[in-house]
Amino acid sequence: MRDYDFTAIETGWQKRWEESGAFERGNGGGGEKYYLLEMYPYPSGKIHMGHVRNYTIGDAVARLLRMQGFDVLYPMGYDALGLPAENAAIENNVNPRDWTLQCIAGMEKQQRRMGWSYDWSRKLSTCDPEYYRWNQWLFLRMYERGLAYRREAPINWCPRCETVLANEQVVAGACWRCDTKVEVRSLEQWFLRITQYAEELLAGLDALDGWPERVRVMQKNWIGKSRGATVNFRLKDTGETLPVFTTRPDTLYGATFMVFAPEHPKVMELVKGTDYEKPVAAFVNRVVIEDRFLRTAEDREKEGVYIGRDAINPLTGEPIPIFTANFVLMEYGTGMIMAVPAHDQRDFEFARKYGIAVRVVIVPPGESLDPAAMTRAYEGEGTMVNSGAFSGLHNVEGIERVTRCLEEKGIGEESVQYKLRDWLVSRQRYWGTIIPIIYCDDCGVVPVPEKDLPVEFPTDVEFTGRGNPLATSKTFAAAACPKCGGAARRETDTMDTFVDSSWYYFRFTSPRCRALPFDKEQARYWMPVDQYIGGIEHAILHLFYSRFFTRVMRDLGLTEHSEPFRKLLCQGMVIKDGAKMSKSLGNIVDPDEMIEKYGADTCRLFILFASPPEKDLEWSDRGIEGSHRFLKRTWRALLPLAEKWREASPPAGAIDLEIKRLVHKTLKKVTGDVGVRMHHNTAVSALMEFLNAFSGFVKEKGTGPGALPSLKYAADHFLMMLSLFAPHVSEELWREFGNEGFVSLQPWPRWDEELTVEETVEIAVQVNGKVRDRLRLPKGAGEDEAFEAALASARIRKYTSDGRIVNRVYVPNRLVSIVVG
RNA sequence: GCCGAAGUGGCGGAACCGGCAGACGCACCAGACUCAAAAUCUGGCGGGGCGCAAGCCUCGUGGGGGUUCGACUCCCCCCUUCGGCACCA
Repeated sequence: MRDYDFTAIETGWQKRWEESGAFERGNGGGGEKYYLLEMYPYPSGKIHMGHVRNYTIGDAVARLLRMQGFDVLYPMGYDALGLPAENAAIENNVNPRDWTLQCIAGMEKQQRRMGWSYDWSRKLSTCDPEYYRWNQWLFLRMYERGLAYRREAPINWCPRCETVLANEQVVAGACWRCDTKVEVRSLEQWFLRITQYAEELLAGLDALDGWPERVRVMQKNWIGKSRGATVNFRLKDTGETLPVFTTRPDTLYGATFMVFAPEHPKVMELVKGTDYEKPVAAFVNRVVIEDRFLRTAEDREKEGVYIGRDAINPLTGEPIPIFTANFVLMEYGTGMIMAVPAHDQRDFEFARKYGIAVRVVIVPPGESLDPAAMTRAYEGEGTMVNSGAFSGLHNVEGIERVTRCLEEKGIGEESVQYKLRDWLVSRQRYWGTIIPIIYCDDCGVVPVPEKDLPVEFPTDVEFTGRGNPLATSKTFAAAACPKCGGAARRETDTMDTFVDSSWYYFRFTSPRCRALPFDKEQARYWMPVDQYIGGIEHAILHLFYSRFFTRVMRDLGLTEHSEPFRKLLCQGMVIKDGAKMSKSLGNIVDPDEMIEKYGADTCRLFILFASPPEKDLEWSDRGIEGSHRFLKRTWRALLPLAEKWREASPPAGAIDLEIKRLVHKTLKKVTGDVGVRMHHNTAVSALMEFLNAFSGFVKEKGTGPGALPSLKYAADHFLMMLSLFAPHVSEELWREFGNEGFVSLQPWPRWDEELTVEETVEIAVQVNGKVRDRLRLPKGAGEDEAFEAALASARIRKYTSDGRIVNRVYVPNRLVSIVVG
């Protein structure tokens, strides 16, 4: 018997698949469409175990769907623009484009070595001008509609990357990519008006029942919707309106001071020329330059100063002092707040520190509160007191009533606030999509005409590691104004690369479309993505931007879909020795080495078997050997049978019932586990059980002519199922049995429900909740029959003889439960 | 602090709708084969107890309570771990 030479087998079948275009769309049969997608990789040059896991999970599903007759779209591409290419350019003095293309080539080769069944004919790279042309096109459409706009704003600046970051890309005060502490600067930048879609993005989450709950919650928190009211306070001396946002209008009678954010322009305006100007300016200047992450930490001590002016509480008519303090944020609400120390912990701490009155306006039902004795704010529900006509109301009703009263008096209105901010997309970088804008001294901001797209990368640039390389080009910046023809200059900022990934899944539906970003008909057919698979790290960033882009494209008339991803699976990390694989920990397992040592089939099998997809997977060198052993056992069990089968040219014979049951039971398990539950680990274990049972059968019945048809039947079905996980060895053995065509493209057999249940079933017999005996009864035995059998058992009689039976329960084919009193 | 997920043998995990806890695999132990080792094959493998043995009893799914004939599964309280958000008025 020849050895299991996995390297030869795998390269052979990869070649045959490729030459025949086996997995290009159209070979799946004319069934219902299914768009299966994994998050495309950044082409770093080498795949890692995280990729292996992500893509193997998807591939098993793609293979099943294809065999089941679905019209499957399963593409692969590269998120090819981005900082690492530029850093490589700086370090190795190469062009980012050359470096990236080389990385893509290397990565694709590895992906093919894994035997993933992508439709490679649809491959795309976002660094292709025919791709990023459409980033620019979409940007211009958004500009026309006011969805892309430019403004000066305090922005997050990463000093290491020397670029601006979006709020979503600042993680715990540091750059999401390089972990450098982020600074705040004020710059003219391009934004996308994602806030315009805040309400829709929030409402849409409810319908995404195919998404993990935690992702929906994260997005919900990120949008951060608060309902409340805008209340117009007035400046005591001038009557000027000072609007504040509050979620607790019911506490308005307890507002004993106001606080402005230090950045608020009103602060310096109001103190100008007064005794307070100097101390307030000193405070503001100190706080404003403070590290923003530190300043906004919850445990930061609250401090502030009185600015020498008072406001009028619109309901009590009383004057209250105005402060500026570090805990109020300029960018949320109106940048100023009403402070209710009795019922807000932050306000309470501040009031105690500065000796401001604490006025109780809500008390717990049936209790009272003494402001002097309070040690913290009472933030719970209760009865309104000291609140004029509202006293005695429950505060939840009070929210409603006070708001209505404000509206009637014209001093406030119901309103909603979001934490979500517009998406800052400008990056001072080279290897990103150039923002297609020209600045003319006479005409101002002028979009690049559509006929001049794409704006491509200049090549006469220097990569020094400092500042934007685009700005070093001698030829790039100079441009004729598209409007007046006069001398003008180009925008040198590029787009955040998350723009690229916000719509690439649409492009896959028609990757060579020339007229538009994608063909509308193709998108109508394929979208939405039925199953999306990727890491949880994109829970907000990529997945949120994609939902935004899909809606923008809908409003541009490009698609009728609003949600891009129907179902989402977030697979867990691959860890080793309890930690994420990383260079610094030295616990990286290289997929190439594993393929070398065990073959792609073994890697695939192990990574699916070791853990269910959504859990973290602990890499085990012993574990992968176990999976390898299973494939070797498969090989040794089936290859000699295949030879016998070919030599014997056996007669068609009846299939053994026991074998049939085994096949159908396993079919049901594998089909459900991979296709519905996506718990590949239990599907693999079902195949292991199958092989164990199969070997037992061979041992018992032998391999004579009478047994061969049954064994062939079992082997064929086994190989079809195994091909989802270990496709190469399955193809090889399939051919050894003399079968035609690819096992990977066989129609998936249906199971017969009748055959998945044994003829006789084991029924547990419980007495007072404890299992005391097991009976073998015919399938579907009736209640009376079961009890008769149970009570006939000596073991059961032992318990029933000295008591009377007070209750009995029967679960057909499962158990009998007897309660003895 | 708020929100979310999870906690089962030495380990990864299984038990899908409230019905036999520990499938499958790893590790380990014993045996077969071998001069020997590796590989391979066979058997055993949650804890405690009784029995020469077949077997039997008992405890056991983070802890405590509850519902139920019956709970890893449902409800209440608590603990631990991981993830997200975090002065958002």
